[in-house]
Amino acid sequence: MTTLTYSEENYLKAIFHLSEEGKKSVSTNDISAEMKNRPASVSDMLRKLGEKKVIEYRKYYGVHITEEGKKLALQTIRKHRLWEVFLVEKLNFSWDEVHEVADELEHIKSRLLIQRLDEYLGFPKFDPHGDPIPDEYGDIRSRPRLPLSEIEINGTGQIVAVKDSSAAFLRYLDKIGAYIGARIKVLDKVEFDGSVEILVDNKKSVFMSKDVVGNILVMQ
Amino acid sequence: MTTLTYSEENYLKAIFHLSEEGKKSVSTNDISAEMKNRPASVSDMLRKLGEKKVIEYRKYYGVHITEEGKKLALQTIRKHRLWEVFLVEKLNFSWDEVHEVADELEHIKSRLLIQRLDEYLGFPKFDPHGDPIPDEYGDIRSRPRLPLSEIEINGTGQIVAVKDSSAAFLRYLDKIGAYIGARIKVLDKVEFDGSVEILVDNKKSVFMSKDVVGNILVMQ
DNA sequence: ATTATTTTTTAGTATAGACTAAATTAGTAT
DNA sequence: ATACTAATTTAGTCTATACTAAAAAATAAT
Ligand SMILES: [Mn+2]
Ligand SMILES: [Mn+2]
Ligand SMILES: [Mn+2]
Ligand SMILES: [Mn+2]
Repeated sequence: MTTLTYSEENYLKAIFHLSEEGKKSVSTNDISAEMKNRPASVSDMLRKLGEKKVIEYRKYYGVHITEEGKKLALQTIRKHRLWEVFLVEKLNFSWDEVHEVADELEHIKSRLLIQRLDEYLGFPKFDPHGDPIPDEYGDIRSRPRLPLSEIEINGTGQIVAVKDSSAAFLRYLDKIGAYIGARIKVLDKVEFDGSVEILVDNKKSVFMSKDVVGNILVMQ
Repeated sequence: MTTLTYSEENYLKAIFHLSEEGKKSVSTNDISAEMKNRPASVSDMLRKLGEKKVIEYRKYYGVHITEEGKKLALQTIRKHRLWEVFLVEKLNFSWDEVHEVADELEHIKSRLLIQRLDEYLGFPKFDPHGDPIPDEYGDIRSRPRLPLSEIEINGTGQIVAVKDSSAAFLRYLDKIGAYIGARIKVLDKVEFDGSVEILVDNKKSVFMSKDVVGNILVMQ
């Protein structure tokens, strides 16, 4: 059984997330940017994660996460998201306050704790940001979703998740009433800068920048 | 504002607990035994804690915890005990399963988290082992209590806490029905080995060793 | 008052995880 | 094919926290 330190768990989680973003191999610089550590520190950690067989590491050619690594990363992600649900549902945190705390709680090592927490929360399938919660075997059932930016004029949909979980972005969404589950309709799109006019929840028309509509995920 | 690492918090908590056990100054060896680290490691840590002014450290003469140190230790203890209550009350842990997990959870750094947890649990005053929970200013109101070993023959009382929180001891207490709140009566005492016969909860007569009755705390 | 024992500290080493600066490799442009 | 640039790794340093072995101080025993 592979055991990882807090730091190794954080790196592996970052590598997993970067892997999900399409590209086959993840670069040292990508990880460096994500983790806010210098590339030299990343290289060192990659060597260690390679030795532990949670990634495949070929010097100078980036890394691939292994099946074992994926499983471990999903465990950490599961814990992170369950704790986020707990904080919001039980402790009345708002969705922009949970991230840092969950980033610490996700490392607590107790199988029983997570089983019981899951049960206590009613086996939630999604976290407060709409992200799917893997089961204890690492199985994850994500619903189909696409960026709001890709909806055509007059197209409609429902917000199911956010890509960016920063407090600033989430508070902005609160302000315009764009919560998870809200219905949206695209009223107009500006070719020039990618900005969009959206009808939120059938009551409010809001102009959103390209950046914003790229970070809102909807299902149709 | 003094910030401590996980390790420093653990040492300080140990020093605080050892200080409470009567003696004015705590020795390096005491701490070493409590923390299961070698004395040399303890010496090193004492120097650091001394520099941070959370203890008074005179080489070769043991340590005293300072007011600042006491406050910080009580914060950690508060978190530890609140998490224990959470685990037992909300996640259905039994009182012998909570200690290790709480020992990790106690280090999570979020003021809001602890305030909300406290509120969510209904501002509990005692943890599952009967130990008092300090408030957010470090004030702690302990109820008067004494070891069961000090009750005279025919004396009665009520179990309010346990000194030893090891799983083995707590499971033994479960077996004999000696939960927190149980009424007890001392039926007989054996001079020779300090063992005692106790009527538990008005229904069960149990023989307990000196060791056991020394670790059960009662109020009369 | 010496000597012996126990306790504690110091010195030196190890590992984890970060850093900077320098060297090396891969990829791109001429 | 060669030279330039960007990405990456290596080398060396630092801090935190542990360890063992040796030295030093305090305490106990004679
Ligand atoms: Mn984390
Ligand atoms: Mn989330
Ligand atoms: Mn702890
Ligand atoms: Mn307790």
